[in-house]
Amino acid sequence: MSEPVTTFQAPFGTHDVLGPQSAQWEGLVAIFADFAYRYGFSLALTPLFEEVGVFHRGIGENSEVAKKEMYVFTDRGDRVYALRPEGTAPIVRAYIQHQPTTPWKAWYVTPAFRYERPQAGRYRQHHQLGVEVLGTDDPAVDVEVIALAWRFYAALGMTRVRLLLNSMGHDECRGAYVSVLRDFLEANVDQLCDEHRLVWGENTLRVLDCKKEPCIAVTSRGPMLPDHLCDDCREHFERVVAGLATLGIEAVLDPRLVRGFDYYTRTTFEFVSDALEGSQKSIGGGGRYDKLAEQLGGKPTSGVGFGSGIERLLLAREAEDLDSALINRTLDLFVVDTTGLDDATVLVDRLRSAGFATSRSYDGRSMKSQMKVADRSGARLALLIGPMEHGAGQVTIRDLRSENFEQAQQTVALGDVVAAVSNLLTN
RNA sequence: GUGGGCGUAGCUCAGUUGGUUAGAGCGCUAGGUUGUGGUCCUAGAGGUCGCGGGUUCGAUCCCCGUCGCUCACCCCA
Repeated sequence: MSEPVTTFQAPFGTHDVLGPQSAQWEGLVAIFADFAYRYGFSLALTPLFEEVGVFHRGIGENSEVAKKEMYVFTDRGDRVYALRPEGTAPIVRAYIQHQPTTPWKAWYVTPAFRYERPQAGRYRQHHQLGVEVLGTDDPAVDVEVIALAWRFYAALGMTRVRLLLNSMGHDECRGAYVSVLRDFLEANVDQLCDEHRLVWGENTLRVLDCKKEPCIAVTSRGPMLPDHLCDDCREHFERVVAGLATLGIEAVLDPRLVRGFDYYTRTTFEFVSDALEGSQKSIGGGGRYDKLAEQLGGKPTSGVGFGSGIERLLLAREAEDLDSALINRTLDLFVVDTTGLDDATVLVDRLRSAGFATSRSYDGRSMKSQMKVADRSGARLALLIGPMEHGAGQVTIRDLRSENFEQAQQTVALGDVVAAVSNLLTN
């Protein structure tokens, strides 16, 4: 008697991406890689896990993510690591470690791990692509980073994307604002929503982000951060706003925009898709983080970047009924061989070397069954080798996508196959 | 962390007010057409009805538990 064999499935909150959906991922990443290249970024690959301090000191001890959403583990050497919950802190860690010449412009595509309850558009492992620029606080860079994202979304065909823009100021002007806001909230505490009436003091800025009526009513007549920026921060923000306007990029100034990580200074922004609902709406975001390098033990270094969720982007495209393929992964050729000899092996090798996407059947099945597989493969042409072709040194080429399949085939000499199929495929 | 919903074939789902061998469509395999796919016809394979316990003469169905999935809130991508 044997135990029943247990089966496995992907861990809770994770998902497998298989064909044909995986082709959309391939296309999305390829398009983004091309954008990053055109904007002067180079790919940065950093480990999936880092010492936990990289994230604690980076994204802030008080953020939801750092407090209770990280996958933390201890390795056999008693080192405490965390699976990356986001992409920016590791890039800054790598910057500090390697001191590349500035401005350093890096792009990435990576999984991100957060221990949350999964739901539509939210996973314990999701995937992000993004860029970071280290070593300059020129507002032109803020504009460039936002422009890259904006143009990228447009290239994906998305039309219902809005850009929300705000400035958090630097430490001092934000600190001054927070105490003004704190005084204001304290004076109106009994009018806040049930939750924030109790916790408004813990993370004061979060109250601005509250979606409930009572809080909105209170904060909408309270002080707003952009009105409390110092001269330098205000000028920086104005130049970002002006730069975007010059490029024709429509930004919605949103003084309530408060992002989830503590490292942001000055420019913060978020992209929302109005094709999506609720918490899934946010398809990307980012901002400036001029203090982060110091917090991670490096020299003071300005930085700005953005990240976007791949799953959310594909959801948003779907919600906008954008069904176009982001990359062509259609097979050109399918070789059918009923001789059971090596003809197919030799032929597919030659066709692939000649640049054609080529598949074939295996297991020596019947002509009928091999043709069925050829059809399902999506290939445009089938190349048939039977005893007749084998003996005559020929190949029969059949057009699988032709309407009048009676006349859709021809037989050519083995030596003419490459020329013949390339002729047929370009028509 | 909080609160809903759902687990029957590979997929999408019927079903039994508790009763013998549990169904359909699609998909898959083979045949009709012994060298030809996409239409059509026929046949076949495939299920511990999530798992465990309880009630019962009898449970896929009722009850309890458990696991899994899913959706929403919170927060985020």
